[in-house]
Amino acid sequence: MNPEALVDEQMPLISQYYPDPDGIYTQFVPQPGAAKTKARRRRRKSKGIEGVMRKRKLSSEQVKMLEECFGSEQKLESDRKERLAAELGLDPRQVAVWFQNRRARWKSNKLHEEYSKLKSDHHTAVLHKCRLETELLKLKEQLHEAEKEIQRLSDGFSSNSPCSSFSMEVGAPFLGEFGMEGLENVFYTSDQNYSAHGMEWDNLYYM
Amino acid sequence: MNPEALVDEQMPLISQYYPDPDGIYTQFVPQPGAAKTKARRRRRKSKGIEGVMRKRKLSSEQVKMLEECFGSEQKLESDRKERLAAELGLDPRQVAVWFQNRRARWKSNKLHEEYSKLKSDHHTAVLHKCRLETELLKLKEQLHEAEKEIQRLSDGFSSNSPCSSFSMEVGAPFLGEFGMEGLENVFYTSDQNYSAHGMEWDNLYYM
DNA sequence: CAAGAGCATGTAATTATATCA
DNA sequence: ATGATATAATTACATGCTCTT
Repeated sequence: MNPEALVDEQMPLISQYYPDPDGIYTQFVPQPGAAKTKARRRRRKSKGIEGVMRKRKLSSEQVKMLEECFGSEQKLESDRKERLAAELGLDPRQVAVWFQNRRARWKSNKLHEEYSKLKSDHHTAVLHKCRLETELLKLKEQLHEAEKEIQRLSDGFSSNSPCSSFSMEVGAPFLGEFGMEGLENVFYTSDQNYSAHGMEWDNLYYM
Repeated sequence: MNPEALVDEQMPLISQYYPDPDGIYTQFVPQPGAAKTKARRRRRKSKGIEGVMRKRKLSSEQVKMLEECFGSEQKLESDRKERLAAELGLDPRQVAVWFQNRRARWKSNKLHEEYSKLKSDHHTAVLHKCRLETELLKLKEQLHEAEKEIQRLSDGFSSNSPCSSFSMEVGAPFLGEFGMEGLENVFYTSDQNYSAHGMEWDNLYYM
């Protein structure tokens, strides 16, 4: 099934390394968000498990460019890839990888976004449902009162007034079908996604 | 702010590479899901952009072990880390990294899960809301009929019957407050998170 | 306060498959 | 069948925060 040896030359003979157009390694990224950074000791050698120190982090220039491109088109044709790579002094492969990762990130962000949206929609819906339940109860009570009133009024006099047509028309069936059914679920559903999930991830995103 | 040079030794002098306890490279992973895999050509040299070859997959044995540990406890104390690392023939650092990545993955999965759950809850709630709206309409109609009936009945006779106490008690205010308000939102909310995501993602990132 | 350990998060890069021209 | 690109999952690294000693 797999005749090919996967490794036919073993370890790196470091060939090339890139110019550092932007002080990638020495470049600090003072995030505007953190005010109390104390910028303490930095790791000094950070050689990885393989004993190699690798280049990481694209420069902010590069990222900006890439983001722009990504904004206009998530996909990446060879053309653009080559062009971009040349323009940014990157390996085309890196550009491809960047786009792939960016798409993944995009999906993840979208999920978070959609989740919050859905959550708030749900909350709204549940609140609304509660109000409806309440209103429904009131209405039922009103109706009951009205029926009693009708009963009272018609009892006092002739007994075969159009009253009968009323209670046949819109009476019991509906009430029977739904009854109080709603109320049992109101709080159940409203609690469900609100205070429940005891874990963390619920408030970790805000974009 | 950053007196320290981050790089004090530059490129890889490949030092160590790992024993291959499990035929990592030759090991095929016949995923139970994919039936029509054709397993074509394999990468042969895979040296990275920097000319370094790295990142071997952990063997399935190792992963299995790690998963077990993770299952019993997501966090990882030095003890366990060292022990595990020794047991699996891995660098303790790798074990730590694995756990970090695993926790991240766990959160991501959790989010997916919660999202589906919430979505179906929302769907249910919206359906319920629809039914309530419908029932409400019916009830209002009934009530209206009843009131007409009462009107009719009381018109024919004395004009100051207890009827007044009824309409004061549970009459207009509630109906006025809610009215038809509900129906406008029912379908709106249900559509919202379904087909939308247009093309805004370019500005939702980069915080 | 400072040095360290562990963790969360973001990001780069690799591996494994799938799909398509 | 080949090669390029895509997605998903992984492995690893960088950085900042928090808590402990």
